[in-house]
Amino acid sequence: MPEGHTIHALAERVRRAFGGRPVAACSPQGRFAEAARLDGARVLDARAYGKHLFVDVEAEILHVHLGLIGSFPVLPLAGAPAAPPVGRVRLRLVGDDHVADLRGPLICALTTPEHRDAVVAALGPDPLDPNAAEGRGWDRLRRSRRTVAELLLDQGVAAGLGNVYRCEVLHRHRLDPYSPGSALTRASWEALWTDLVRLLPLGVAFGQIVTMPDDIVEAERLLARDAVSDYTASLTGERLGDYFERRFAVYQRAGEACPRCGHAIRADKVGGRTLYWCPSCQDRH
DNA sequence: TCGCCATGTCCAC
DNA sequence: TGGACCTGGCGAT
Repeated sequence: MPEGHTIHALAERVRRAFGGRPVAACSPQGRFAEAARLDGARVLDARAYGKHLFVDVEAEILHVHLGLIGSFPVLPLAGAPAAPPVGRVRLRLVGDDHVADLRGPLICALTTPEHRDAVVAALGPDPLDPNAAEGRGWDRLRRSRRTVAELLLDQGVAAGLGNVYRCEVLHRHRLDPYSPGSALTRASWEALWTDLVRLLPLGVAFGQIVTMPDDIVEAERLLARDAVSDYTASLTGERLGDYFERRFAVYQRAGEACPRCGHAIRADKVGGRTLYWCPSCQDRH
């Protein structure tokens, strides 16, 4: 599940569930002994940068990256004591009224302000950051002979993008995934960036990646009317039913018809990840 | 029940 | 560039 929208929503959830109050912390699985240093301390803040989550717990900084398979659902206790951890829980946080179980993370560590700054500094602009400097992404992209498909997964170009947004956004802009970054026009990059700034917040609000034109229109209509804040707040990060039917233009649709031109969608392995794209109508730079 | 795959990243060759 | 690592779900057996 975890592209940038997931982590930003998670940060918000952690702030709301635990912010300002002490938490009990432990590592049921036993692989994060430092959890003891968080136990009983107050959660001061939680922030997402791209796919990285940093939680300030008094003097400590907890650094979490979910990787490909990690999850960190934040669930209400609802009166009952926290159920015993099911599966391999690396870190459990228990507050007055919520419990959060971290499983399968790529990173779960205590860190220093200096290291956090270094991690953040290495990231490119984050479309979910209102102060993001998109020009930094462009500078990196335009100087590279690597393909646009590779570059969109480079967190130094745009922080928080993952494989779904990459495939979908390349298709939305009819971009040839195999053209080098250096061939992309400034106008193409700006249109791409503007689209990401539009799409990622929908992902945060609905807890799912929304890239189909009709769904985007409906999602924006609901957001403009502030009709989904309760829905957004109710999301826990657990697998639940989706607000919109889960569908994409190209992602995981190999062999099916491109919704724009009808040509069969292709799946290529690129750097270990599966690139889904339409070889017929994705021809621009 | 098994094996494969996944919205990620790093490291060794 | 291929494998390692982390976990869970699903389709094939």
